[in-house]
Amino acid sequence: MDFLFDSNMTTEEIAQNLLGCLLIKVTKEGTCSGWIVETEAYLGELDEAAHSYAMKRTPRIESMYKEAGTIYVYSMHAHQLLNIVVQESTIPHAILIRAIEPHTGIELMTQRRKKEGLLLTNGPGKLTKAMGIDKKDDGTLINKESLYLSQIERKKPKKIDKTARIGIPNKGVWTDALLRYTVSGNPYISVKKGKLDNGFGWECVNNTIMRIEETK
DNA sequence: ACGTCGATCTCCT
DNA sequence: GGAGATCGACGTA
Repeated sequence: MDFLFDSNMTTEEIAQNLLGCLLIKVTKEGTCSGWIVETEAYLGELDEAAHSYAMKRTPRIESMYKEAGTIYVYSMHAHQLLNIVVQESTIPHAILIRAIEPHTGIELMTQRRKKEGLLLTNGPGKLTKAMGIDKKDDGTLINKESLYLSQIERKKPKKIDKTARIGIPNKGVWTDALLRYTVSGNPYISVKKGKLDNGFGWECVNNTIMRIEETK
């Protein structure tokens, strides 16, 4: 967790550092986990695409004005989206977790999603449904309740791609800003371009049998 | 009280 | 690749 509280790191650096961290959710149905493969940075006060743009403050976005490590979950189009607040409470920056590569609890995720393979977690609304993350997690602290981030079992991306964020039209320079970070070649990335990597884009693939299931 | 609008997903062609 | 689903939060009245 210290990486989130390192005040020397920018939000962009933290967003890249989260790639390869293991995200874990514990529920009474069981535990699910997966490696983060896609993140987006939202830079509060200056960023027109952020909910907290111009320090706007409403009950929905209160969590963005809490300490680093606070979970911010909000709903849109009947989906839940997971963010992690990463700076002190006066700086409303958050990182959207957009995709994970499943690790454990795959059977439970399959039940919840009623889908298989890449479709389990290759999108921000999909991964929250698969892992059982919802509004009850909003405002809670990471590693304190039922949602955890582990660096112990982490993987390291061979290469990180930087692209424009998804679904941000008409926001001037913020539409094109390279604030989306993906593990290059990982098949669970939500909007893919470029070719897939046989090792899922990780540096060391130890004993893990990789199989890319084509779906579309 | 009501109209608008998404940091999306699914199904269909 | 595109339309429709869908729903809560927010702004305006």
